[in-house]
Amino acid sequence: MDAVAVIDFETTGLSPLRGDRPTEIAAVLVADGRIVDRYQSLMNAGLPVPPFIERLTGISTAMLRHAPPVEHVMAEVADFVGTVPLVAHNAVFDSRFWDAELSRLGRQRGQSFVCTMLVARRVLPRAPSYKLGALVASLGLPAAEPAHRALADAEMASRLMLRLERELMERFQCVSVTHALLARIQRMPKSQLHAHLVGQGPEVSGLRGSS
DNA sequence: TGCCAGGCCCTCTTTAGGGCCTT
Repeated sequence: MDAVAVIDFETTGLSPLRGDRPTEIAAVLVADGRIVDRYQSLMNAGLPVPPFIERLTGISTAMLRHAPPVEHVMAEVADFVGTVPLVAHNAVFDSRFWDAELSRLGRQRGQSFVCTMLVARRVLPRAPSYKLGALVASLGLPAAEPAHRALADAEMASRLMLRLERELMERFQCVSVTHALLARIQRMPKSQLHAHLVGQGPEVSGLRGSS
């Protein structure tokens, strides 16, 4: 697969529309089946960290006091990933924060997101859970520590993405796995993906039946 | 004080409701 950037936000809450802001971001560049570069930074948006979030992530208001401003970090990480396609676990969450923070900078995202959770739901339909940590554990992938910190979660999501890529190539006999193919799979009805497994259904670029 | 987002996906569905997943 061509290079992609797997990103993960820690934030003060669930919704930028309700005033929540990022507290930390990590971006992991993946190329040729391995991590080739990393970016990680705490960031200070001038908001206190709610107690629940501090317990979850270990990121406290005091830790953010001397962190660089959110505007500086977001500009830096946006330059770090450039135009490389983006990946995240439950990407609808990260894409909302990414777009909201770039908008504050007068910038706009030019690349698409792939969601490892949506792809996993299709490629691994019998997984007991689609939480990032649970998927990594059930697949026997090495966990990154500490969980619920941006870099560890981004690295685990990148390992999950590479495992999904392997599943598509080996079990689904996928000729080549591209970001564009993952973007199509994550929108594909589960029944359609299964149809390809038994050599039926319409043509999908990059996939061939395994009858 | 009580409540709070939103897209996806399943089902006892589709004129809906509720769980999952992210922090």
